[in-house]
Amino acid sequence: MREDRERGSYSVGRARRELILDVAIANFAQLGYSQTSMAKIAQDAGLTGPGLTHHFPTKKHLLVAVAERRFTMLREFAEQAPEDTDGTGPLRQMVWLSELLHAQPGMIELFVLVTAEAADPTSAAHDLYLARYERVVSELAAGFHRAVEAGHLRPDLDYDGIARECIAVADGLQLQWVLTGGRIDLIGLIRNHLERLAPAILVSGRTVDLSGEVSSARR
Amino acid sequence: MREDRERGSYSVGRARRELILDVAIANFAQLGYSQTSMAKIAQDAGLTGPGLTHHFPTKKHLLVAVAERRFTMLREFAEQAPEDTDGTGPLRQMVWLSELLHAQPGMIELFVLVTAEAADPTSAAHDLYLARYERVVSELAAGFHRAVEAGHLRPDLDYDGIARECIAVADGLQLQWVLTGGRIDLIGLIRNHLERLAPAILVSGRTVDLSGEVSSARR
DNA sequence: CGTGAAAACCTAAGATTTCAGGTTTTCACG
DNA sequence: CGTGAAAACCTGAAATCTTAGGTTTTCACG
Repeated sequence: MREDRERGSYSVGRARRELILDVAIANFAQLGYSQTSMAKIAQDAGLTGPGLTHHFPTKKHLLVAVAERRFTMLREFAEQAPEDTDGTGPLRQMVWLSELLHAQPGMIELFVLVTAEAADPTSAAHDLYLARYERVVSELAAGFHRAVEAGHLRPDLDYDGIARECIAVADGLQLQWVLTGGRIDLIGLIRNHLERLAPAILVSGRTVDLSGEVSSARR
Repeated sequence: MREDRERGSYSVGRARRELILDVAIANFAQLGYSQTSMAKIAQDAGLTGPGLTHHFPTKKHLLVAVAERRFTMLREFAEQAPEDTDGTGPLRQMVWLSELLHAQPGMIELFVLVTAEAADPTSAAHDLYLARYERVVSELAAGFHRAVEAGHLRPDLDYDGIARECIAVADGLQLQWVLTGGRIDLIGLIRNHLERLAPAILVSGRTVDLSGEVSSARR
């Protein structure tokens, strides 16, 4: 007779999960993922090991949740990005985002780990991560298409593929950045890629300055 | 002098390690890395769990060793690549290698895992993997420099950075290829990147056909 | 306010990786 | 051939992640 009320969680639990994520982020940052034990996180969050697994069934789930939160932060930052005044914004926005990532070391290492986790198709993170990835690709591609309609970019190109290439460059260089301990010029290399990409996709006569303002061809 | 006997190991041990790697590769391919237990591998290789750890101290060490073997195979294949007749070979060779990777699914997933492992600076795999990475970068860059001296490529560019970009594209797209379950045209996208890259680095008047033979500008 | 179903959390225990010894096997050298 | 030092391998157990099940707490609803 009782209606199936669907209560997802209690406020106590929600608060606890937030606390757990805080604690986990701190521990991962200090000791690294594999060196941090579930028991330690649980203790710091004021509960037992299995108590922790009630909220995050496995250590990998916790890792993904931490990355989720980071990713959300990143998105919120991204929405404050400089406005796209002329349709060539996607390129400059990428530079802007890479600078943001660069300012938060440890974050990249985290993403490398979840990426490896998500690469397993049976993983719980796989679907979520894939969806997120495809969304970024399509949003970037949509930005390119707007630029096409604004007359800035050539209309005869595969912008979905180009978006994938841009993201691949960012990911791949971030990896090298982690491996080399930050010894490569991540932002500079991303910028170089985009500066080589630009003439190939811009309609003839237009240029884009990725380090500052956008300009049309002088006349 | 005695034969090719490594110091610090007996023939029994060497044979056993080879067997372990065979067994591990088979198991990883079938069940995935995390779903495969050390005990299972040990049993298949005819010894106990701790017996296995004598040869490979941790599961990650085993993972890295498996990747090592794969990597060596890849290199041997790469050395059979089509000859670089005119200095623009590095680009075509990249396409060739990507096709090879494409033909061996499961391999990419393996590399994603070791990459994540190597991203940890305290990992035993880190130094080894970094060295290998830098070597690939410098070899690719060396190929570009030869092409410069042959008069095919412009001399005023940062070919070390360009090499890193090429490798980043390959890595990043491979990642997307794994995530999407092979639903993207990996080889096509790599080819597109190189075809856009080519006009930016070739001396004016030259072209390169990445799907076939190289040609000079018509005159 | 009670009430009860779901969430939150715990104790106990299974499973797996890894370590700490000791024992057996290999094989270069006298 | 022995022989002994190092490698190969094992038994036992610690540390950790995870599951199974039961107990307490929350809180929408009558």
